[in-house]
Amino acid sequence: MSQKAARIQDVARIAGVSTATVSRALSHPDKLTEATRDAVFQAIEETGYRVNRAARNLRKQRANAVLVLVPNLGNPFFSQILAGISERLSEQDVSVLITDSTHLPSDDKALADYFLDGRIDGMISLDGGLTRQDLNSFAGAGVARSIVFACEWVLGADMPSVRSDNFKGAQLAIRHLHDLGHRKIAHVTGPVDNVLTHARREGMMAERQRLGLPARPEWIIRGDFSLNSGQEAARRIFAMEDRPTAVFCASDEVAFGLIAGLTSLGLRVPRDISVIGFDDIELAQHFIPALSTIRQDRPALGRRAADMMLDCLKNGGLTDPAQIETIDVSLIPRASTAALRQDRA
Amino acid sequence: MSQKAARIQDVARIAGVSTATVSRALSHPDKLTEATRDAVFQAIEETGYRVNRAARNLRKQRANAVLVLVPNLGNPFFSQILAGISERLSEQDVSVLITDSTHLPSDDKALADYFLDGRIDGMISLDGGLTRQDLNSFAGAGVARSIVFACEWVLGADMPSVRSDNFKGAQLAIRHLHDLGHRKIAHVTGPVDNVLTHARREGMMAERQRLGLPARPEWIIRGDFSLNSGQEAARRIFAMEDRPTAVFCASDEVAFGLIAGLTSLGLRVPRDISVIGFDDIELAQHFIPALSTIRQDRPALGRRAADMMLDCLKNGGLTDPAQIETIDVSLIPRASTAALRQDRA
DNA sequence: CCGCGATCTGAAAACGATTACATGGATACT
DNA sequence: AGTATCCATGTAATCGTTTTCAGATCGCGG
Repeated sequence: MSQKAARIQDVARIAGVSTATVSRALSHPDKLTEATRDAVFQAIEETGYRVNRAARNLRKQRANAVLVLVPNLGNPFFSQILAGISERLSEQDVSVLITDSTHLPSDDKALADYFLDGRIDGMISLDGGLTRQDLNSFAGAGVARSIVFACEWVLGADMPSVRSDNFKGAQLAIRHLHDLGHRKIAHVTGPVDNVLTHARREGMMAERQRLGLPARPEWIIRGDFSLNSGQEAARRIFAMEDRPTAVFCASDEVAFGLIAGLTSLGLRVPRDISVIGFDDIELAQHFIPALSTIRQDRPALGRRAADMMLDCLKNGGLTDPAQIETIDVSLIPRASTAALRQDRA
Repeated sequence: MSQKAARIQDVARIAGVSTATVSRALSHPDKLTEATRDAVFQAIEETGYRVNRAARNLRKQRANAVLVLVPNLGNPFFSQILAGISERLSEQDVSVLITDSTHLPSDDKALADYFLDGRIDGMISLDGGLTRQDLNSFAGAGVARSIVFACEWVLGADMPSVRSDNFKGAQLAIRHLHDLGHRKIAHVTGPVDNVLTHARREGMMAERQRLGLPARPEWIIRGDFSLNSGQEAARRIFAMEDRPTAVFCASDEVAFGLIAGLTSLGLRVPRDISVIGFDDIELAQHFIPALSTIRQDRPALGRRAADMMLDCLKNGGLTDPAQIETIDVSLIPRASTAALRQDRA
């Protein structure tokens, strides 16, 4: 198989037409006579011709590729969103590039370069931690209108995004605990500067206020979405004088860590403390106890972001630069939350 | 910013040299006088010039990109390998494309097309489920020498791969259980046609035989690496007359499912049954009980595969087409395995 | 039988880089 | 001094498409 790949010229020669016609057969089949079209397709079949992407990209000044920026590829949470994105984009024959922002050289140009050197025509960012400076460098490159955020977003930047209804999710969680009789409810947050942390805390606050629940500053415990921060929170809670009877965690992983921590300290979930998470990762239903949580439909989120990006590619830029799509969330009550025991009220 | 991006010509004009010189300044800086080199770099700075990838790819007949084929992007297991791959390749300025083989059109040409249309120069497959037909289509495209398998591999195909030492891992697991006094040891396998399933079972069999452990056919339970299959296995084991005292699971997820299942049936782990997994995914240490398991260094595996691919790109094909690299594994004893209680021996 | 749209097709100019080859100047050697 | 050598640079062909523009063909009415 040292034979060179067939070029459009070869196809043209065999089909007895010009290269222009072959090109048209591929991109505007309706503009050709049936006879010529057939001849071309047969020649393509015969030669095993595939259009050369580099040549097409060069000529059309477009890569037909999208970059997905993931904060941490090693974190399973993102893979499901990625799966949704990949599914949609592959369908439309758009290539999916990925890069992990943790290993990105701190030189912020690296990202804009993907655009500038023509490797991609759009970016979907799962990373809301992009700095103002990063965004400026995109604006400078004239590509700010080709970026969509998924899951996370950047505060104050007018950029389109798809996100779960974090506010509502937090409300649902609090309401659920309230319905079970809990009044003293703690919250383990995500990282302080994260937009999701913020949105979920706001939702919690709003619902707490609406229901007239007591609030103590120490019941808001700073975490970072990780298992470890859940363990740490367990120690903090255990040591409290006025111990909460239920905890709303900003992520399922935190909830797992929290439950593990509480258990090893001798408290039992949900008997002594109810715990509810956020995300509904696959393991939630298999954990012991099965974790009550707020489900985010991550593949749908990814698909929706991909759709937005496809629109963007078609129109050469976002139609509505500040579009925000919200994906609904739902409460999944399981075994980690239970009615408050009377003697502890 | 409607100004057109600078081309190599613009740089050349400003620096007062030819385009050839600019190109050389970028790819063979040592071949130029310091003076001209400086002039060129200054002009590049001034114009914000970035080389156009499509043009370069077209001319050089190479994409500087690698496709990573993932069996199921939604499965967190793969994301860590992907992270390792991405880290290494990004370092070397090689683009990483991904695709999910589950959503791939059954038409096997789709994959070979990535090569044929020049989008990629190599592929790293995490999917050992590629059929002989798929592989033939690669051979037909003349790109069989540009494929590296990571984690999984294809039996009987002479293709390079990086894999964990699955055989040894299984041995370690059995030995660990044996050391704790267990003799009646069951195994929940992966999917029947999976190479990992096979390798791990062989390792288990070998060690079992070496130690002279009893074997009963019903103690080999077919699973599929999933949580659900673990739950199912729990039911099977619970119903056995001659119940094993320890179970080696082909994956951590299976182990989680198994433990959840056993627990809900009233058996306690490790008191009644010891359970050991395989993988050491992040959650293993936070599960209750913390899961004893065999650790695979997945990022290292990914990095190693990436290195192999980089070699391949440099030399225009694999040096040793049947190279197999093995990544070491280790036993991580935790709380899910315990010494056999005397009364159950 | 001619002219006039309406269609279909072809010729050729891009797209923006890389690189084989040519050139010219400086250096070294006899 | 003359020539061989070498090095830095420039010239121009080339990679494989797409697309504009113009030419060819056809049908049809006058």
